Amino acid sequence: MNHLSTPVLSQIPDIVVSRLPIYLRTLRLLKDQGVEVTSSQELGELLGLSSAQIRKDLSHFGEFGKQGTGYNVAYLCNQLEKILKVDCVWPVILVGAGYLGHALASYTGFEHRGFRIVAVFDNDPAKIGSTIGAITVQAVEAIPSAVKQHRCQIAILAVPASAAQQVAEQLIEAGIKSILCYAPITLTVPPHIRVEYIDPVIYFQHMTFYLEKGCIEE
Amino acid sequence: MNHLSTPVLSQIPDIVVSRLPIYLRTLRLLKDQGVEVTSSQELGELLGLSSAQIRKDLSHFGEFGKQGTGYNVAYLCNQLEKILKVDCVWPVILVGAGYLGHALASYTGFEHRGFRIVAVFDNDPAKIGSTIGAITVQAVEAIPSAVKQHRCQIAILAVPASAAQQVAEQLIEAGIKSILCYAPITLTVPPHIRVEYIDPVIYFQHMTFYLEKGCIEE
DNA sequence: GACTGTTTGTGATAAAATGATCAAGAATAT
DNA sequence: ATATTCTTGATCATTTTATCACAAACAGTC
Repeated sequence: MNHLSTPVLSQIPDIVVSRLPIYLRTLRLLKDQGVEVTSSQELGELLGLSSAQIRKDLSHFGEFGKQGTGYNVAYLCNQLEKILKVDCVWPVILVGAGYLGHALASYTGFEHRGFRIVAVFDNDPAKIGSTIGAITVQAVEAIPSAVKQHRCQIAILAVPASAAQQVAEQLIEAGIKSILCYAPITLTVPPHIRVEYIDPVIYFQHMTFYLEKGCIEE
Repeated sequence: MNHLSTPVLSQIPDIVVSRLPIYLRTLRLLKDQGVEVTSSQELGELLGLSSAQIRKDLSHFGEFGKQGTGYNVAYLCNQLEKILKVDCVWPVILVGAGYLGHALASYTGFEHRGFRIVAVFDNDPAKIGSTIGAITVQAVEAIPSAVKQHRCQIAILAVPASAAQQVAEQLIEAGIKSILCYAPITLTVPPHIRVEYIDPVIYFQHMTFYLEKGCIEE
């Protein structure tokens, strides 16, 4: 029995990884403002986190700071981009050309943060062939070839909840590895597929727990 | 020194509260499918969580199940809706009438889960006066009166990052208590204001950490 | 009614995350 | 030069969170 047969993919706690994009986003903002050096304390104040947490998170990946001075903003940005593998542009496909799909396909903020929507799909004949910006909406049957052509690993799922599970299975079958799901359901997927969810109602319901009840009716 | 001077708002861990909306969403789905009874194990399998975690989470709020049988789906839905205070409809205002704002204002899935967008605002004169469904876009100056009129505590922020902080301050000034922020920045707000963030790029960058690097270009 | 199958709710335990502390390095002031 | 002030990265302590394991409760069956 070879205890190294499965390479240890990452001992980094997922919760640490989940904070890195937040750090990067704020560092890019500082960089754009012309800030050259920052500290864990300044970052912590901007993000509502403790300085110790930020230092500890970063220490999983190396030593990026200098005692007495802090962190060079541009350098730390670069390092985080490498760690997160966003020092390049990832192709993303989008399924669902409704209002939400349009909003996502038209959003110009993806590219400079490492992502580009390269194809859009829908199953509505009325939408197939129409264009969103420079992209032509294709039939969902064209997903597998597009995934292969662009070597795409990431998909956005912006279809109604009733169709989401089925489309997710098509995506996985086509070779997609990670799905960002806007449908308000929990997908059932194989363990090697990563799914992240965006459902605004989940956030609303989290908020209302802490609010004084104040409703319109019923 | 009166140890009860500040009423203990909630000893419930926030991480427990954050899972309740997920439970509710899945229970509603089961209910719609005609399922009358479920178990912590079934729920756990649907959600990718352990049955013990679900039982323990629920136990913070009462005893909702029956040994040997499990949980009555309709009853547990009802209880969770009460706990989360979504056994009614909350008014929500939306700032930002771009593509995203349109998608949100047109989305029909809010109402039956406890939320209704009652007003939309933008600062673009070209958009003010236009309508989205039954709602007329108003100038941001009208926010305070709308918040008062609807007794609104929740706002969606769907404006560009460059405007988000300033608009957030206007919302708080107007009496908004919780903000769902779609702008890719971290807002600076007083401690009694709750902000939740939705930035798809954060999820993408979380995904790419675990993917094999595969990019279009530098 | 006794027996078998489940499934809950919970105290005990283990694991994980966070926070506090501090030596050492670096910049600045004296 | 020397002292002072910062700030990092590591270690240790504390708190929080998740898991385990099981008695008690219930439904169904013989």
